[in-house]
Amino acid sequence: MERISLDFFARDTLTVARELLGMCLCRNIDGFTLKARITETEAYIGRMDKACHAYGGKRTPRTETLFAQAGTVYIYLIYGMYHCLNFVTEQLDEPAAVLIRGIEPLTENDRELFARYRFGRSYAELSSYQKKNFLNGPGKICKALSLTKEQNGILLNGDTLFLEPLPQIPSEIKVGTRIGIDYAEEAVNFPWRFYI
DNA sequence: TTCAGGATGTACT
DNA sequence: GTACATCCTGAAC
Repeated sequence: MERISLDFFARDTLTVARELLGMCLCRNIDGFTLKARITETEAYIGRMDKACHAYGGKRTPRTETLFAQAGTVYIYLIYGMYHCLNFVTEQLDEPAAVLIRGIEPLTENDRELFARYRFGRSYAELSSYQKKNFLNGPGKICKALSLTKEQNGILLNGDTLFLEPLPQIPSEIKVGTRIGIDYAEEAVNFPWRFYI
């Protein structure tokens, strides 16, 4: 299967956020390749977005990754215990990224592996609540993919984490406002959340 | 099914 | 010291 190249990310962030929907996210670890379809994304664009960590071009040790080349992985710790996975977009030195908020396993085998990494148990042993809310949040995704800030700064053209196209294009893309950014004033209402 | 509250560590003021 | 691109639990309905 062909891989998505870094060029894909060196474009308008909203376009990338939309086109990521339905793509296959692949993670190599422990001799396995975990695969999942991307179902929910959010765009963060530093130039005009108060919800973005690098709003107004703010450079700090943490936000430095957002200024890196397109296709760089940006992972940060949130609320002291969860990690969030982002893909850097736009040109070098233009701070912007797409947050991955939702995925779903491609196969039953993937589903089983995700359950192991996230809960340390088999999928069949999960509660109905856990099954219903399996991978619908950024913190859950990083746990299930065994990603931490150790992977911050890696590129999506390597073997650790990469993307593959899927044969079918999503039939309907829904749009909404982003989650968990109530502090961001006017940016609260930007329709920069995409899901299928 | 919804809701409030707490866990937890780091970046930044 | 404060805030945070979250998630889980337990109680009330």
